[in-house]
Amino acid sequence: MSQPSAPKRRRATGRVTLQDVAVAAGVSPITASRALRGERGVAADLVERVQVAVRELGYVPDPAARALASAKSNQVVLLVPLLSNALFVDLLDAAQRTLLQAGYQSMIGVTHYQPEEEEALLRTYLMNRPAGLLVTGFDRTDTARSLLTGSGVPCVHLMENRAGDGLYSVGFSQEDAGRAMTQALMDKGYQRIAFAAAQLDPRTLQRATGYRAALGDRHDPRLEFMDAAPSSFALGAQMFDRVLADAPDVDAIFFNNDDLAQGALLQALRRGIEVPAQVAVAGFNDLIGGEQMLPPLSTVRTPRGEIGLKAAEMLIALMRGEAVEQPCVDLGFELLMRGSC
Amino acid sequence: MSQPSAPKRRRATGRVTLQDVAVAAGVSPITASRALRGERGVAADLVERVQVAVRELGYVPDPAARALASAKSNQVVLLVPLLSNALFVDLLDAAQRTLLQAGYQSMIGVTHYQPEEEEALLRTYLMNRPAGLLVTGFDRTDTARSLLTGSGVPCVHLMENRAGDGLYSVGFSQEDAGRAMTQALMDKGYQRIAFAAAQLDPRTLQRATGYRAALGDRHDPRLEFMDAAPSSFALGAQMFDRVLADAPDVDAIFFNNDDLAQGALLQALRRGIEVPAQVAVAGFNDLIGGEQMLPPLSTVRTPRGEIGLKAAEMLIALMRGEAVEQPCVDLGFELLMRGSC
DNA sequence: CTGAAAGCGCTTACAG
DNA sequence: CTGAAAGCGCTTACAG
Repeated sequence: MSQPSAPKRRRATGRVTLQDVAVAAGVSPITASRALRGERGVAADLVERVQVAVRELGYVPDPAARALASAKSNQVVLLVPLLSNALFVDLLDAAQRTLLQAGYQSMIGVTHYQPEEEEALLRTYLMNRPAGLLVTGFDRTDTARSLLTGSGVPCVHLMENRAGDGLYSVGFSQEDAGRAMTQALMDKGYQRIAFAAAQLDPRTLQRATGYRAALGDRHDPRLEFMDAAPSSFALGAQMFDRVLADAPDVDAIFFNNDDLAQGALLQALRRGIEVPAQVAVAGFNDLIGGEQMLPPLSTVRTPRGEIGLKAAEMLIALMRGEAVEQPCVDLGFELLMRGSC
Repeated sequence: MSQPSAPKRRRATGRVTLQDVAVAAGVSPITASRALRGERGVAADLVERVQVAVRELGYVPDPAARALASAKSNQVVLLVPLLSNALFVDLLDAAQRTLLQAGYQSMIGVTHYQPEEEEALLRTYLMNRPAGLLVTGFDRTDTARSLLTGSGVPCVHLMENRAGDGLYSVGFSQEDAGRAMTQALMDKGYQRIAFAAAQLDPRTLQRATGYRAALGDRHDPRLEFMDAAPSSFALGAQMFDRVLADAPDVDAIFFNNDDLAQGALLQALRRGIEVPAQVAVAGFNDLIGGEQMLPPLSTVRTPRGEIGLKAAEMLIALMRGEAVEQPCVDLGFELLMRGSC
């Protein structure tokens, strides 16, 4: 015997919809929707009934329908230069975790330090009408900048700070960090301090500015070794050789990233050059492995995990329309003086 | 003087819609939709007119509307255990790039090697009705497995191979790789070969199986050092000490990952233990930095970039409903014998 | 090869 | 505090 009466009408897709939940709970779909989203102003007993219906029916909201109706998705776009720099992995991990807990999904985009690539990614991802945006630094194409502002999507900048109208950022002063390490080397008595950098992204150049500022009159442009190639162990080894060849009188080398410095340390070992006795070495970022080196690498610890967390929190507040009292958060840095200088 | 006749009706959002494009091109919305998606069976001149209209109006399709109407998004979910292992970064980079070129966006999820976390991510991301899925390996909760199959979303498995009904995978034999490196060590005359592993994820255990198989009768369980802690330089150094302390007669140590092996090499340097004269060291994965070590690290090169690329291509074919003749692609591996053994 | 109709599943105003 | 109506922007059958 078949069902005596027609069961309540099902959608063609067979999906359990908000409509079904509403019917089961004995309320209108709008009330069900409001109850579901935790909108206040719904009677407690109705909320209860809706929640029960959701559980019984195994209802799962459809993000696409939600996005279409509300013109807003639950996705957040995270744009970083590289995944192969552990720095950004730590940043992403913290941000993604925080966002997920607040109910946001993250779309990770990798720009490979190419402004054009960032612009293209922005264009692509903005189509989704993301709820929020996390981008690295402030250097981008004008088009990218106007895409950002024109979209009206809340946006927090990572790694650097910049005050300005409607600008939100969580980071630290790359310049101060560059200056502080250079100063620390000077305080230890090093006289001929080289700066060796790869990639030459905006933040690296800011560190270079800090290096110069610390040296002041004693700055010697011949001690700056800038290589636009990507940072790596192998390049660090090469640059170490280059510095010693071109400026045999250096007594310290400040590398703009730990992988370079670690590569240099290995090269010193290979060549039998004593660190820090013959030449001191310092790095930047406190990446994994630095304290395992021989000697342990002195470096600047950068708070990328904290940046990811704090930036995500700030963005969540913005997405919820809450007030953000501190739009420009400086999380500082820390000098880690170990054995290499 | 105002416009003589009512301009064509605009949506409240002010958004340029497919409707607008259709009007401008003088076709129906359906035809515009078909032209846009490159569906064949649309007259060439109409396609042309639609494309012109799209360009002139600056039309951007709405993924949410598309997803709602078609019950399918253009997003692909990529699930990996960790971002801090460079292996997976290479994998993701290749896959993401390939997918993007084909018009798919990727949602990266990190499971931290926790099956429960993978299950939760799957549940969350499946709500989006992704077009495809890329997951790591075959070990997951039963629920996760049925979520996968129940969703009906095309799925390709990464890193391992398994034949089976409707199973797609791109990887290599972890067991064979473990066996091959062990055999290579035996061929070089090493007698007491230890296996030192961290994380103890499924693929690591498969390598252990290969290690045992290669040794056969000569396998000594006391030479297996398994530590469930995450892999790192520091742990590699610790394990190196532990192996030498517990089994002073070992003449070779096969680490399940390069970071462990690199940490061990640094520890050997620190302790003045000669590699490979006193003890040989081998790693796995050929991560960055291995060839910079002293001595350069012997390891197994794993084709993760190729896996990411090939898996993405396979998934793209599946998502397009094309036939995939080879559902189980073994990309092999390569022994890299450098100075450490 | 092209189109009119209906619908995807939700939320936004607007009422009451 | 609750709801009926309309609409978000697209695509899927179904015709012709």
